[in-house]
Amino acid sequence: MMQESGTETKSNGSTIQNGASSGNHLIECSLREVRSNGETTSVEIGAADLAHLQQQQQALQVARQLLLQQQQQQQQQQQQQQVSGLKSPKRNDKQPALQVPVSVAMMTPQVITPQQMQQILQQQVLTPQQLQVLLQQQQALMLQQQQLQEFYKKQQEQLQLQLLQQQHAGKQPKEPQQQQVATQQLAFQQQLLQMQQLQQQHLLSLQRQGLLTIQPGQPTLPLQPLAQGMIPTELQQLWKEVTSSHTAEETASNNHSSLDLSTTCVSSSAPSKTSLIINPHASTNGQLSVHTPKRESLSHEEHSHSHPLYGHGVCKWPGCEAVCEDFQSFLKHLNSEHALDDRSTAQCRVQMQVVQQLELQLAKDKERLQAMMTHLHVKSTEPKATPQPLNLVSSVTLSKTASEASPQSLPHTPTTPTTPITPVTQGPSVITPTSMHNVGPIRRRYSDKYNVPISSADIAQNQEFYKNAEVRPPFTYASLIRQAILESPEKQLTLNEIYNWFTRMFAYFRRNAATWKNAVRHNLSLHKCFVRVENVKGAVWTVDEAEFQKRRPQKISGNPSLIKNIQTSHTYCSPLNAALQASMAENSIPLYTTASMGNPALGNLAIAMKEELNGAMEHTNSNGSDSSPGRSPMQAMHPVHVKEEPLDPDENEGPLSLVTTANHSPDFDHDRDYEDEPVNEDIE
DNA sequence: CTATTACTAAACACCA
DNA sequence: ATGGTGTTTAGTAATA
Repeated sequence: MMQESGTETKSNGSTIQNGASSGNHLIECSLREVRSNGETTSVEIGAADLAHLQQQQQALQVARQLLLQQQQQQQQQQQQQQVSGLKSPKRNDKQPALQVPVSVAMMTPQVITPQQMQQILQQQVLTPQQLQVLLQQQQALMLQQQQLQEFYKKQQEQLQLQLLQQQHAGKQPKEPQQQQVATQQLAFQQQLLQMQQLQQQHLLSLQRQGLLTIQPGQPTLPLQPLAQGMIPTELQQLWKEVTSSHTAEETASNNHSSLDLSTTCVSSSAPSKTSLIINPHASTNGQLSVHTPKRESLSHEEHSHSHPLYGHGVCKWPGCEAVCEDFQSFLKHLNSEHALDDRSTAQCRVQMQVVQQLELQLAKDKERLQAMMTHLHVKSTEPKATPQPLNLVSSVTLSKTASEASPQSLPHTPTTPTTPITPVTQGPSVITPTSMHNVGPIRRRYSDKYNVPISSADIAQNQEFYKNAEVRPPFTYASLIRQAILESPEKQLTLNEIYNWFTRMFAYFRRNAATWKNAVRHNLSLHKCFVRVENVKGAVWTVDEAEFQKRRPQKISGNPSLIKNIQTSHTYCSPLNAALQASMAENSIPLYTTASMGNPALGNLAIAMKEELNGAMEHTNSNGSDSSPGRSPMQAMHPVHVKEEPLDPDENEGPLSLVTTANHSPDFDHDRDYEDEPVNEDIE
């Protein structure tokens, strides 16, 4: 385990550096992944100890093999067609991904949506790398599917051509050929269906393995903070940036195979597909609607006038509004102006964020409604209110179903020192409202991931989530206590204030008070880093940062994956790369997502998170900066940021902002929506 | 296998 | 006497 992750770090190290220099290592990875047909997969997954991940990989391998077979068959069909003298789409094997035209707009690849990815992450089952791999696999699948669909579409056209020819040329004995094509198409349709099923199975298996806990009617709640800070003007600004930075970024990444597959969004080369990938169905239901490729492909032309990117004679590509006389010219325009390039993908990504934000907004409002209804006891009288428990706030409604699942849902019993009600935070250590029904009372007290940075990222992102959901925060008590103290204006708190912070920040600590309060006291006494200071009004607790840093390295040495990501993100500096990184994070690494969205509320916990990362950094970087007392390693890294981040101050929403601002930007804390806590000063 | 760390539980002391 | 606070010990689990 340790050794594995160690090698992983090293092997990734080179990748990081590549990425740092070229800014495209993800692309390269993706391509490599696609080309080598999975051979690199095992390398990519460092923590292959997760059994289900391996299963997942196997499933994907199988799926890809099947897809390859299908591709071969497809090529045979092409060859047959060529023999028959028809003009056929030209594709070659070597670069399947690069040849995908952009015009197929009506398809719904069954990719894991970013939301689902987020959920997976929040369950802390997968490391970002593993997710990356999954993503890449998904992309490979999707690309292949795309090609198949494309080919299928062309076949359709050819068939029509043939028919036309026959009609014009009279009844010529071409029927055998036509039949052949027809049967080919039939077979092809079946293949497509198979593929759809495969991907669905893939998703199902994900769900089965607990990697995905999305269930119908369950919006992906934990995403809430994701785009909270996103206001329309910001979005517009983003657009501007994305558009303007186009030329700059072109030079950066065009040379490299111009195929950026680092995100699910991007991988859908056709711009209009973005909306499909993040289609509300997929994200809110978790049950990806299976659109039969047949219908979509067949009806492509017919449905052309309802093209989501075309309306009123205007291209509705965000920020475009080019006038297109008819649909044909629109298609031309689409293919020429919005082809697969960095700009389009970036725009795609922004659009994705927009949609996400809207979805989140919707989810929030729903949640609000739910809370209101719950508050008004609508729940008891109107069972319809409960079927959509959007948040754990409504976990009351779970008590019935979850009674067998988790003692956590028991009423507040602080005085009864019964078995520590450790919630189901373990296996999938973040519980989504739904998963709570499923997961049994895993009594393992500490998950192996208990202190893993990934959780830290998670917590930062899902601060709101932890506030409402009774999910055990993946921090040590010491970290949390320190966090609470550092957040206070005077950097000192009484024990009671610490208690209050805990309960305010984490729903989890609103119950089992006896247990965790004891633990808090225990930690305060035990750790030298907590210093008791006699005060006028009693004793307060402070943090001896030096002592705290001393004991950090031990904590999270386990997970270098995030470190890699952090470092990677540090090295990106161009706006586009920042955007790419952000959106990549969006799909696979929640940490930066939140930051990139500039959610002002994550400041405080971000600090804790940062500290966790610090520990990791310090530990892994054996060169490790003699972390001077009171200074976190992250601070030592600051110059790097400053140097490499030539972005304007507003660029705080960039992927780096979390790290950058966590400790040093008072502004960051000002906007927090914490009710009773006075706005605290910056640290140190 | 050992050492370390974190967590839980609990006993105990002190004090207002 | 009681509850809050603080200290300490013991046992368990995970990890390096």
